[in-house]
Amino acid sequence: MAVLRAVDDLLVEEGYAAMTMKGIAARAGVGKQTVYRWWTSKAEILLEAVMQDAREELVIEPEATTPRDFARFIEAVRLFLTESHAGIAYRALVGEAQHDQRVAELLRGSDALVVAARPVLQRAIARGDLSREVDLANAAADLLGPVFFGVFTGSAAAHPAPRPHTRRR
Amino acid sequence: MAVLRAVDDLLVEEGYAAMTMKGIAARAGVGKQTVYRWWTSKAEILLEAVMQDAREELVIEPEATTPRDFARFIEAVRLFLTESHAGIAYRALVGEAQHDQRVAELLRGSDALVVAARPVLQRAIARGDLSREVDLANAAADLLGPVFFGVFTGSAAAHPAPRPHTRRR
DNA sequence: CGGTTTCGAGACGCCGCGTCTCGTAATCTG
DNA sequence: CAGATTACGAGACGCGGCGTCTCGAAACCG
Repeated sequence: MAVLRAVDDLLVEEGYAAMTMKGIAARAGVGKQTVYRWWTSKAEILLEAVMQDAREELVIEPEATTPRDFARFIEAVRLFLTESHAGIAYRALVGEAQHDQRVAELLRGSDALVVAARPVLQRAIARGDLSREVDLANAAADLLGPVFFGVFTGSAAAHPAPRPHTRRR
Repeated sequence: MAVLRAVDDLLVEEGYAAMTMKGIAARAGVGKQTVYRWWTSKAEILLEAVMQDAREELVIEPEATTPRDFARFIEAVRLFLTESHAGIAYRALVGEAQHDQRVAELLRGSDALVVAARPVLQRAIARGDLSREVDLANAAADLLGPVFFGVFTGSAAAHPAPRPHTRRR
C-alpha cells in the first residue's frame, strides 16, 4: 500500500510533527477518505507502518554468551527508541496510549519490543541461562524495562549503554 | 493555589479526559488568563499537581529484608500507575513527553518515580545488599523498569504483582 | 457510449490549546 | 468619599488536528 510507504517517507523526511492525516494523504497522492477506507484512525496507520520497521531493526546478530547477547539487544533497543524514525513513532504511539483508551487497546498484545525480545530470550533458554518455565512476557519486561524506563523518562540522555541487570563491576 | 486543588478534584471526579484548560479554570472559578499567569502550559500545571501526590503515595513502610522492600515498593508503583488518579496523570504526562519536546524537557530530572525509589535504594545500600558505588539512576531504572514497561505497554494487565527480578520459583 | 463505481480534493464540524479583549470589581490615592 | 488605576472572570478568537461529508472527475463495465 502506497499509504504505508508515504508514512515511512514522511517520518524520515519531515519527522513526527508532520505526521498529520492530511499530510499522509497528500504525500500518498490520495484523498483522506481513501486513507480512512483502510484504517480507522491515525494510530492504526502508524502502528502498521512502524511494526514492520521495528521488527527488522531489532533483529540482532546472536552473540556467543547470554550476557553479551542481552547487552547487544538492549543497545539495539536503545538506539531504536532514540534514533530510529520508527522508534520515535513507536514512542509516540505508546505515549498516546497512556491517555487514549482506544490506542491502548490497539497496542495490547502486539508490542514490537516484546516480539523482538522473544528470540533473544529463547536463545538464553536454549543455553540454559534462563529457566525453561519462565514467563516470556515477564522476562521480556525484566530485560527491556530498564532501557525503556530510561528513554521514556528522559533520564537515559547521558550514558550510552547500561547493563541488563543491576550491579556493574 | 486554588487552581492546583481544582486540578486534583477534576482528576478524581471527572478523569483525565475532562482535564482541559477551560475545565480547570472553570472549576477553580478563575479565568483562563489567570491560570496562564502562573503556569505557561497545561503540562506544567499537571506536573505540579501530580508530583506532590506522587511522592506521598509512593512512600512505603520499610520491610525487613531488601527483596521484600523492593517487592512492596514495586507493588506500590504498580498501583500508583494503574489506579491512582495522580498516577494516571503522570502516565499521560510522560506519554505526552514522547512527542512533545517541551514537555520532555519539563520532566527531565524531576521524575517522581526515581525520587520515590531513592530511599528504597538507600535502605538496600545501608543493608549492604547493593554496592555503595552503584549509580542511583541506573539502579532506579533496573528496579522500576519492569513495572513501568508492563504498565506502559499494557502487557501488565493480567497478573497482579511481578517480582523485582527474573526467575520466579 | 451511457451508467455505475471509485477516488482525489477539500470543505466542514468539532474540540483543544493558548492569546486577546472587555467590562466589572477590587484596590489605591488624594 | 470619589475618581483613577489595576486585577481578574468571562469568553471570543485564531490556529491546527482529527475524522466525516460532499462533489465532480476519472476509471471501469456492459
